[in-house]
Amino acid sequence: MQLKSYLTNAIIWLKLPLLFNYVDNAMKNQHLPEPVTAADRVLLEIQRAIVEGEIAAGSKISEPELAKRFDLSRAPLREALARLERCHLIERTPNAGARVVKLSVAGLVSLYQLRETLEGMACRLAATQMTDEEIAEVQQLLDQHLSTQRVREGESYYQEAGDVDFHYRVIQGSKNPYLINILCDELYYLVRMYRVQMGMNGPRVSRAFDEHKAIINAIANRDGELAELLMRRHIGASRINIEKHLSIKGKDHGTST
Amino acid sequence: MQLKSYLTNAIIWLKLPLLFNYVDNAMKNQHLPEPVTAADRVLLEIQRAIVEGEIAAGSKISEPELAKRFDLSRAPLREALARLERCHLIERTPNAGARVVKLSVAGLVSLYQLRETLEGMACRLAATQMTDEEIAEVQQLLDQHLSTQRVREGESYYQEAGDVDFHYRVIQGSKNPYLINILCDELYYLVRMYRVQMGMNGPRVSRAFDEHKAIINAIANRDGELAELLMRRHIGASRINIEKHLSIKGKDHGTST
DNA sequence: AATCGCTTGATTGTCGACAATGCAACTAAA
DNA sequence: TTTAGTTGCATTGTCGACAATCAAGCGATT
Repeated sequence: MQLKSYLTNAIIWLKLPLLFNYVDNAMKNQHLPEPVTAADRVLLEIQRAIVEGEIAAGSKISEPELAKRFDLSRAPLREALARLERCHLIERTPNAGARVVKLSVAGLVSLYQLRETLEGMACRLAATQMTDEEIAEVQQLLDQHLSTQRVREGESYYQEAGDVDFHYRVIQGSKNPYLINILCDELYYLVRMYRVQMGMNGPRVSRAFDEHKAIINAIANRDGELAELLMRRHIGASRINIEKHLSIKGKDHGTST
Repeated sequence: MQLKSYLTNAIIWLKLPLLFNYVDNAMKNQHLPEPVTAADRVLLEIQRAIVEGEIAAGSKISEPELAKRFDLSRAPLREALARLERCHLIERTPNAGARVVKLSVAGLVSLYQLRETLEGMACRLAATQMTDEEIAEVQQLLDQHLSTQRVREGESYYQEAGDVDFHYRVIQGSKNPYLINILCDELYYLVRMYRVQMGMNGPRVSRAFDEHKAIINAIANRDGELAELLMRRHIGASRINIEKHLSIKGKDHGTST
């Protein structure tokens, strides 16, 4: 059991350079001034471990075990667990402990329903709230992502980073702090968990770029309604894509329901 | 200072019977199986204190002081603070402590923008997801609320309780766990804080009942689009109502910005 | 043989004390 | 008088140990 864990570790570490690149990117751009306290650091570690599947979905979380593993007390660890619960990566029941969330078709549908609505709203607001500079920056970023993606075909992490970055910018552009908090802090880690564990990299890459460009163009034209519609469609397509993979993999090793 | 606190306490205690009624009602109907651990209990206490204004908006939270006041250690208190941050009642900065959130026009607008979108979505989903029994129950509840409200004119807590109850039922009717979590656990305490501290009880009471009835009727007719539209309008009207009070009170004792 | 109750083990919840960090007042120099 | 530096204090972050609660295994009883 411990041995198996080490094996999983080894596999994960091979992926780490790419991961770090992604995390660095995220940290640089996004509002993560965090790694100042020990709880913050271990939070990032465990978040990554859960999203990557290093800590299996549905498995029980043992506080003493994790404390030993990261070599710190249970106090900051519990702080980290509280935040993990906040972004729906674990579920706690009083006096019974915490479990990593299970992936399911129903959960995916619920999550993406919400994303459609919320990111649609973000687009609508962004169309009136973003400055011309911010919009130009996003357009420039899209081209940049496209070129790096062409250089490194098949590197799904780059696509992932680019996609997250685009959505992040638009959400920030809404200038609504509560909306930003929900999407960037509470929902996105779970979204990434579905995408990473379902191995998303497929043929949607180039299509996604086109859709991104159409959305930012609508925002640039200050057409909020169109931007909202396009974003909802974009996320809907993404959901169907993942749903296909999930229903297949679900039959393989019972991660569904 | 301590004396003033006692005075405030005395005033608050006078309101408590009504409060308990409200809380009981909420606990009975809503998913609050909580008060099992000490942290849960103190969480409810502090939540109430903040929403009621017993702990002033914008004031600093001292962990040792609160620990002494509620006669428990800092460990469960920090757990409670973590959850308070989750529902946006306090804001924490690392190594600097927590402050109670400030009420502002900008914050109100952002919050109600989000409510419009999310509760609109809830209505749309509820129109297809609620069972006939659930719908009938809500309709029955509305009449019940109306009669108790007529008996006790001016008792704002009853109106508050009835309003919260109605919205709660519709949100639950969406059957989307993430949506339910955001609205009922993360946003509603802040919404109540705005309403309570702005002293909302005015002439909107009877109009609100009519609007509620129209919404549930649309849901009963399985007309999701109409239900969504009516709910958005309903919340928008409520926002304007509070906004008026807030801008007035804001000028009086500077709670704005 | 099956079920109920008890006991044991482990896990979570809570506590008090220590360490580290940040804030503020005070001093001294320009 | 103002500003920079320093010192002291208060608050937060972290730690290890204890208490309460839950789960499971064993034994006794019907």
